[in-house]
Amino acid sequence: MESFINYILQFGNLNNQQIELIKNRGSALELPKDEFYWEAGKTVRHIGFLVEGVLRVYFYNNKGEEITRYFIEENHLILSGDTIDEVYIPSEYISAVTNCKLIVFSKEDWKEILGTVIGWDQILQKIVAKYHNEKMQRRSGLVSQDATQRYLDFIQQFPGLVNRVPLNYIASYLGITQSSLSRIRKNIR
Amino acid sequence: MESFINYILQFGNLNNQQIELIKNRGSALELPKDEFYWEAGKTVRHIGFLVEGVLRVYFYNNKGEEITRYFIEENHLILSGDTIDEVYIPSEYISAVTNCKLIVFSKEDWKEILGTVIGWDQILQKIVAKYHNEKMQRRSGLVSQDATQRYLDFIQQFPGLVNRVPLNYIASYLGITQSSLSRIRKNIR
DNA sequence: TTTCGTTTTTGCCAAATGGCAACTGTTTTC
DNA sequence: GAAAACAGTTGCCATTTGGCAAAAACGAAA
Repeated sequence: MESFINYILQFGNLNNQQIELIKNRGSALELPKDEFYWEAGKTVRHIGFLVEGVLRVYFYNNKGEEITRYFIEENHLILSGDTIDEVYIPSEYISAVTNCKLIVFSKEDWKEILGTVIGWDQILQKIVAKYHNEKMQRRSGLVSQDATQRYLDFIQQFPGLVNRVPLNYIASYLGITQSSLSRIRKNIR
Repeated sequence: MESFINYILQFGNLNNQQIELIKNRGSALELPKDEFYWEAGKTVRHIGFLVEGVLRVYFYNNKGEEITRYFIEENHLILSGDTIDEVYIPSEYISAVTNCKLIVFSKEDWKEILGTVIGWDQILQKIVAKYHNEKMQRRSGLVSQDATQRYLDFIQQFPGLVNRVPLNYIASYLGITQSSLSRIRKNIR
């Protein structure tokens, strides 16, 4: 829980009372490897913060292939398309690449925090803006370079992931096949 | 100006008084073809809404090539990384693909609207969430498909752009060379 | 240690894309 | 209307990546 508070404090100030309120609302959740955090089409009823482990956001393209949109590392909020509305139905899947530990808030509690903690929505807005921009930048980089460079960028951007995430997931994130990625790694050595 | 109000009303309700306030703050801006709306590294002091024309958001990769991150069509807000802070310094360029007409708000006026119009920030948050998700989805699609399919998707997603945007811009958006795109178009015919 | 299942590497060849330069066609300018 | 500038197409060939299947490496469980 400390890690969540520290995360939030990077984006704005809170007093002790506010921190207590937030602490009281969050509850721990363990998500074993390969289990879903979200499934496309199924209503999401909570907001989560990843404390430990790696999550993977993915969807299926029109050929039925599983495409990894991005990874979520520890100490990051899991942002839904809409953090306000009670009902959010994602069009993508999120599942655990490794065993994960999360802190989750029900939508009701989250709304209460929103209504009680002044400035909370601005903190959120900052977080959303920051991560969306980061994701966009990374994605843009993926399109404008050859596969080797994309992989090099990946290990630089996510040094903590390379050894924890199976090759086929990384390959689908980079937009290449697993065998191509394997060959690329061979050449790099 | 009507188009901006209509755009906003899609995301939330406003009363006449609020609408008037907003109308009074916005001012028209004409941006001729090829001129910058933003330049990387230069402070941005206003928020803009594109009424007519096409804008292009791009950056330079490490080989010095110009990469188009996305296009902005008419009737869309131009979202900066942070719509609140006074000072925003973009890391990318935005320039006019065609002659453009915009409505712009100074950061000060924008902040005033934010402080006066209740629910304005929620409207904004919805807009931001919607477009960021759209952009992410499009970008993800670009990585997971071959070039022909990417181009077909592009003309489906942006039917209004194909004939107004030079080929090399589209090619760089799709992550291929201009000659490849030209060949792809030949095959499609 | 052995076995089983999963992940990663590799070989072979086909297909897609890049790089470069020349050519064609279109618009702009004088 | 000729010249110049720009945008788009094409040819040629090298390089990259994909597809498929088999082999190798690795890890977990018996």
